[in-house]
Amino acid sequence: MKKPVAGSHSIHCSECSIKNCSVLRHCTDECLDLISNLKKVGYFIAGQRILMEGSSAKGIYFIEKGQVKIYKSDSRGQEFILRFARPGDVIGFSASDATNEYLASALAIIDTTVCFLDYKSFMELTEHFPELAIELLRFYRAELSGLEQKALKLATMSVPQKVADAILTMESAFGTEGPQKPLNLILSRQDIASLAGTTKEQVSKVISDLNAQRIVETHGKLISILQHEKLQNLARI
Amino acid sequence: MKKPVAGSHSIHCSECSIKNCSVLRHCTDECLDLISNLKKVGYFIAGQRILMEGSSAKGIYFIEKGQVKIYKSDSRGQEFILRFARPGDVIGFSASDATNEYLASALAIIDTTVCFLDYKSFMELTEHFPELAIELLRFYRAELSGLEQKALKLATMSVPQKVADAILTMESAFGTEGPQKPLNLILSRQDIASLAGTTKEQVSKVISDLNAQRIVETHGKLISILQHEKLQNLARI
DNA sequence: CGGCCGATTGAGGCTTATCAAGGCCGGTGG
DNA sequence: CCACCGGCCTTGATAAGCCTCAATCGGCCG
Repeated sequence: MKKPVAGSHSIHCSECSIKNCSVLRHCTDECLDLISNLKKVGYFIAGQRILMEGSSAKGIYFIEKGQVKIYKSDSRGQEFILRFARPGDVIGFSASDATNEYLASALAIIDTTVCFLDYKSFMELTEHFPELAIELLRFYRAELSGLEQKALKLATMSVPQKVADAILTMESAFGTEGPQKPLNLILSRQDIASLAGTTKEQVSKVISDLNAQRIVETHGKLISILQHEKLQNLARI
Repeated sequence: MKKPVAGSHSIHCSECSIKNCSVLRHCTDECLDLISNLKKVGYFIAGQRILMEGSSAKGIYFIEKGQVKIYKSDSRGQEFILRFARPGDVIGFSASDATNEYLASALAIIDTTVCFLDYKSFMELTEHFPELAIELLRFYRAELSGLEQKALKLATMSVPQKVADAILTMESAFGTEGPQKPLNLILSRQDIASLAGTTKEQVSKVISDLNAQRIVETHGKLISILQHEKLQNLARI
């Protein structure tokens, strides 16, 4: 992990914009104070890998700022995007009990700031603050539900449906500046394909088609959803 | 849920064969005692549904005996098997925070005995016994890892690979009586297809092929793995 | 013995991946 | 400032893979 760069500084957790996030929202001031002393801040530039499948798992990361994709790769290097992480999300918990290795990789899509907390510290904290464990449980449950839904979609949807769904996923992960405005997430066609579970050419064709129907509009890699409901209908299973 | 049938009786948890299961293994005697008083035993015959996607979530179930499939259905009734649950496993935790509805269905494959514990009781227990929450966290993490792997496979494997993988999944879930003996799990071709993410005809064709190569051997719905390593190689991604 | 349900097998057609060619930037260097 | 270059996107042709449909087979139960 990169060290904090010159000129930047680590703020106290109680000042942090993500202290109301899923996992930390019920933390007492005392708990936040402890975390604040234990955490290490890290900066990753766009394209840099934050953690890697198969490497030894050291702790968890809170995303403070930025955009992160979490993905797995098969032996041919083909990658598959499992989900995105945004400010307030936690990554680094998909580690195996047995081998203590990360089971997925994470990469910064844009410049990203994270707070790192090693497992040992975190586990000690949960002993004193059980609400942390409960919140983490909730977080896991949400991840699990999302992934179950995704598996169902992968198994039953056609390619156009999967692409439509991928665009909606991109929207719900990072949103837009307003209705019919471009998504706040810029991905290559290959990345959209890895998210949808198809190929970049198919993505291109489906998006061209959606464009012709004025359901979405593209300018280069920017995608705007013009007819939200129609897109949702396409992705309905 | 069915009431305990005449002649059967609810044993104390400390006598139960699954008290060393994933979630309960670190419970103190005191904790087990409390659970024992709160639990309700339920019996489900083969083919009976234990819980249903979309219905209101009331609590969790420990599988004491039997075989359970956990699945989701799309709007056309097409189902997709997410995983199996065996004695010692916990089901009923895939519930939404927002709507408090189960997000997947569970069905008894063979006659199955479960212990039911309502959420409220369970949550109160976790307050007094934080180790319960930690174990549950572990359990979730394992489920999540498994599902991530499954999603990757769905997205990248060919049909023959997915079928080979489905057979291996069946084996690791319920095992066999010994090498080259039939799997302890009997599914229809349609169910295997729902597990692999393909159609029953494709499953039939792939299994015929594996049979011809003497990698597996079938007698009706019984499947025996003759050449384990070859099967694993087929399913390698 | 007949009927029924699931498994098997084959044919056909559709969907999707692959391959290849061409176009559109954005960056670089003259 | 312009020309070139490389990467990514687009588009079309082709072929492979997969699903669907339909016919047949086989076992099980009444």
